[in-house]
Amino acid sequence: MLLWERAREPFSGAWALPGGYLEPDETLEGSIRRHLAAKVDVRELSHLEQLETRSEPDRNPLEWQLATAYLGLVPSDLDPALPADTRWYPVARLPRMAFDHGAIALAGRERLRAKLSYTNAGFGLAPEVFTISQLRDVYAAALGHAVSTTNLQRVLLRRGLLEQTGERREPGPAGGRPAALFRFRERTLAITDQFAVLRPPSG
Amino acid sequence: MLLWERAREPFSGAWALPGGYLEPDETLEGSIRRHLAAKVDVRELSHLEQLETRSEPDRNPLEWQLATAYLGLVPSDLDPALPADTRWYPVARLPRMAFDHGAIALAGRERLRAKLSYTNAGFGLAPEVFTISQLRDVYAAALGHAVSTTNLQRVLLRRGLLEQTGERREPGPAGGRPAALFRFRERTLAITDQFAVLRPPSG
DNA sequence: GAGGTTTTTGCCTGATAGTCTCAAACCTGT
DNA sequence: ACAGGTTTGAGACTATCAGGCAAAAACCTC
Repeated sequence: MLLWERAREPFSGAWALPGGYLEPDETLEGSIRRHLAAKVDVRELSHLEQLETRSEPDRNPLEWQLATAYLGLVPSDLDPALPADTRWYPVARLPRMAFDHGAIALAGRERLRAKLSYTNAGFGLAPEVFTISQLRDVYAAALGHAVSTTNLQRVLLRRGLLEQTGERREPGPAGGRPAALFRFRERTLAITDQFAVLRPPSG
Repeated sequence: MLLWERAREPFSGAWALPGGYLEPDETLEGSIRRHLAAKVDVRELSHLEQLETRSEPDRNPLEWQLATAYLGLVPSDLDPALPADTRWYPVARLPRMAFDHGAIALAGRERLRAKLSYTNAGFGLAPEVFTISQLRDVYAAALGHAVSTTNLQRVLLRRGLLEQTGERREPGPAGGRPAALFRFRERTLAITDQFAVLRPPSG
């Protein structure tokens, strides 16, 4: 998770989610993209979706302020130029955060965790092409628990989310079978879980 | 879905979602509850959750306006006193609506449809006690397709969402076996689908 | 060529949703 | 009392899917 360290009160020195004020006649999504591009040079989000709007009067001690949070994904191989007060945190070990950003961060982590299971959200985190093992590591980092390579491949292939590029990756120094390279077939979010309960009768 | 007919421009005469302006230092959720109580005498929502915040500059032709939509549920046997310009619409046949309320209504319907499958959201729509057949009708209305009584009962019972009251309902004029009465064990939203994919390995 | 490493495939198990059928429990009319 | 109709409830069966295990495949170094 990309966080930056606040330099001004309130919560000076605490870590906060990147963002900023909404300009007149600006879309919330446009505002998020503008602030990300300006502050941390993140220009290419592979996915962006709205999370929640928070309105508790005491969420900012200085003034009444509403905030709409978004969940944005970037590929794991993207490494944008970051200013000194900005850094990546693993989602499993987030620092104490300013305002209610801790709660927002948890909500975002949970949303991502859920969508990795029933959508093709993985395309937002994976590089353009990847091996199943690489993809397993990305999923494991986002989910916070170990992921079975076998199971991951079988689930994603059966759902038709992946396609082989035909290429193979060179094996590492320790040898091993060269891994086939895959890519996500679609790069926009789609629900893929066939197993919704209480679905309409077949007849 | 509870809609009211606008009397003022813009969209005078069109149907709109109930709501209104946010007061200073007011919570979004508090504002929703206040407007519902004042306008349409709906005081007891069995469930209320935030849907989405819309910010398109042209969503209101008169002024730049943000709107945060909520999804609220009331039991199917609740029949609040409604003013003349307000009425219930079946979610399968919604009228053309003011602003972007049509899109919001679709999002709410879809959210409810999904949550009926993987949560206990049914408690928000069902009466306090009910027969499985009654519950099936409520689910069918919300989902927009037929629902199998057998399957509904088995799924909800296996998940431990329902408990029997011990009472039975008197059979109707046509006879028939008297139905057992059930209630939802919990009346707060909880995720109940045991079937999340890519779950942690058992070992 | 032997032994080690990584990837890929196949087989098996368990859990769950959906369908179908029949039994249970009530009614009315003869 | 009993036959026939109606609604509810329970069991058996099937299909699908996720997860675990193990063997095969394809590379490496020594």
